[in-house]
Amino acid sequence: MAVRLKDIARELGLSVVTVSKVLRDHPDISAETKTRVLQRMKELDYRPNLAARALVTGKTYIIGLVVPDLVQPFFALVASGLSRSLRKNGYNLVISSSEENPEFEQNEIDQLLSRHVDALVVASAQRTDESFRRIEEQQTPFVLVDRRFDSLQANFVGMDDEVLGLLGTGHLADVGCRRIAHIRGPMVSTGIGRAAGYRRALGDRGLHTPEEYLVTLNQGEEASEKTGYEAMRKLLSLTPVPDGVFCYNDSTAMGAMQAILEAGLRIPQDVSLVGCGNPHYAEFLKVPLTSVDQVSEQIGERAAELVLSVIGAKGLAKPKSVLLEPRLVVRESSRRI
Amino acid sequence: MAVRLKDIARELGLSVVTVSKVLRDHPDISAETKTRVLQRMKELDYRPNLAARALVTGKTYIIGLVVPDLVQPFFALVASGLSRSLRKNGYNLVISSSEENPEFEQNEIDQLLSRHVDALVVASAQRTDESFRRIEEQQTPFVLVDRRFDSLQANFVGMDDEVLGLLGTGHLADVGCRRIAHIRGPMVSTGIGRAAGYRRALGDRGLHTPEEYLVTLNQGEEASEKTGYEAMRKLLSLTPVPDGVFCYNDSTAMGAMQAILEAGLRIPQDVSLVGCGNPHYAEFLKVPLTSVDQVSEQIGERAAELVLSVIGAKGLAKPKSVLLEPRLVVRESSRRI
DNA sequence: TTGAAAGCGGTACCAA
DNA sequence: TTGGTACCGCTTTCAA
Repeated sequence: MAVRLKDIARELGLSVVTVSKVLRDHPDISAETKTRVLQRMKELDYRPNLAARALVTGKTYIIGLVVPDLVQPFFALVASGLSRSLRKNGYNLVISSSEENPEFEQNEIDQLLSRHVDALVVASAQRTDESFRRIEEQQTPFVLVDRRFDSLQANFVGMDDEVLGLLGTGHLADVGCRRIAHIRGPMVSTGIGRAAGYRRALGDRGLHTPEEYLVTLNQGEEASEKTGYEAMRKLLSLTPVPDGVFCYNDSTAMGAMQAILEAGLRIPQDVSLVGCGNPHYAEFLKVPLTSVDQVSEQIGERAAELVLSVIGAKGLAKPKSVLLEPRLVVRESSRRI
Repeated sequence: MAVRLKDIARELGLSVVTVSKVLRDHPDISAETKTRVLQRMKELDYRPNLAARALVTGKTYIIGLVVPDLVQPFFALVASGLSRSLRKNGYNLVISSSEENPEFEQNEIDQLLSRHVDALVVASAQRTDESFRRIEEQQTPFVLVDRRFDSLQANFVGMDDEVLGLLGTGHLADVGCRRIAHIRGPMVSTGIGRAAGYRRALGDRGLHTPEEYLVTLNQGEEASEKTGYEAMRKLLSLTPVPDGVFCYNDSTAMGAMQAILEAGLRIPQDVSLVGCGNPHYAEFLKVPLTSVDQVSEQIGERAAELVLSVIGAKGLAKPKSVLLEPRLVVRESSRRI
């Protein structure tokens, strides 16, 4: 079947050790032996068995990534950025999806730990930090992305979600909205932080809105086009109707957009809309969507950097938090003037 | 560090072999020993070292996936479907992106072979089947998805792209378009097949169109919003202007849509538009986009089935081709009546 | 500069 | 039902 070091060694009348040294470019090998071995390796299309190597070195050169949903552009971009950066350093990425289900996530993490991945990168759907405490015990380094836990000092790459909520909501206020609503996300740090930012932006400006302007997802629901649509329908049934809506993400914003237009209202004149994420198709939507850019790909790249530095540092370094700057991209959905 | 079989064995005064047997639910173990071992494993949060197991069994329980671009909804869905189905069977997925670059793809494949993945799933950006002939020599089973090679008998899951082109173009003709253009894709089977379908649909109906109605991407360009936009600009400069455009994928269609609207023309009255892929956001676009659905997630699921059956069959079975049925989803961009 | 021996954490095989 | 031994493919250590 596959060619092994042993095969090459036998053919060339060398020992396995010598061939192994050539493979790893070990210094004390004669130039001649080296070229002979390398040539034969090339001829035979030799590939070292990484599982065997991992067993002895303890390094698998695999990084595990767990995201809630690979189909969302945000997570796809994070995965891409991460994958590209890690590949340059010889690492491969095992990607798993938790489907926003804490139990699935736990299974995936267990599976990855079983693979002895060199590190984990997780955008967690968990409500508590419990599983990460377990990972800590296993000594496997990990980096949280996008979502974090207040109660857990850990490596993190993402944004300050309160700033993000502040930015989106503040923008709506700045363009003249006075009755600003928020379709909030799940009870993870992003959902909580953005809602807090929303509240603070209103508070800072002395804008008082009824409690019903903050629409919460039903238990177990995802922040999707469908739930955004439904949430917006609720908002449209209120009196007075909000004149601006800050949405947890772009999917909910798209659903909201649909509901607003169906109701015969105009965007942005009657209701202005802001999403979060800023997908590449934002400007091709029915009403080009203003969105808070989350520099998704960069999150992946920075996570890769952090992962590599953590793996490199033998001892356990102090957890590092990398906060990237959100950037508002204004489009028609909030261009009131 | 990590708990090993040996540790548990020593603690319980058993041999490693016995503990290993419990782990794999081997029949001839006394109930008592079994519970004792299982309990201790749970307590210690024991996880078998899959690299070690792989070394002796020759099975890594890893499947490699290589796609041109994980951010495209089509490939993200394929990856999701594949991942979900494989996970149920205890497999993990290593996902790599080739960025539509044949050379990168080759590197990724080499890397994955080095990991001794149990099988490969590839949506290839290659122009020739050469690398797959090399994989065949390595005895690693593989399944092509989306794109294939005429010259290579191989496992494949995807669609008959000529039918797909026929469907999209035929639909435009059916709604009354007479001057139908095509923005074609790259020189891989999907691009070639869809263009062939386009030609055949026109031929079948005796519709003759100038050669310039078939717009080709420049060398090395990707089928993106940008190139779709540029291609459409070219088409708009022709006399007469086409009254229907069948696009290679949804990204090019979105770019084309932008160009048409900017030119002050109406969709679908002046120019009708059909894309391929049918992303979830199709109905939220400026003009809801008619698109040929590629049942992306199903492609992933079927690929998983095929992979599992190929791995299961010890001998090398005859390559199997699974062709899924494209389905036209009509929306406003082609609703002429 | 080269290689013999030991071992990484499991599993397979066969004997006790 | 249990366990001793060999071994998977590679690296590490140390001696020749």
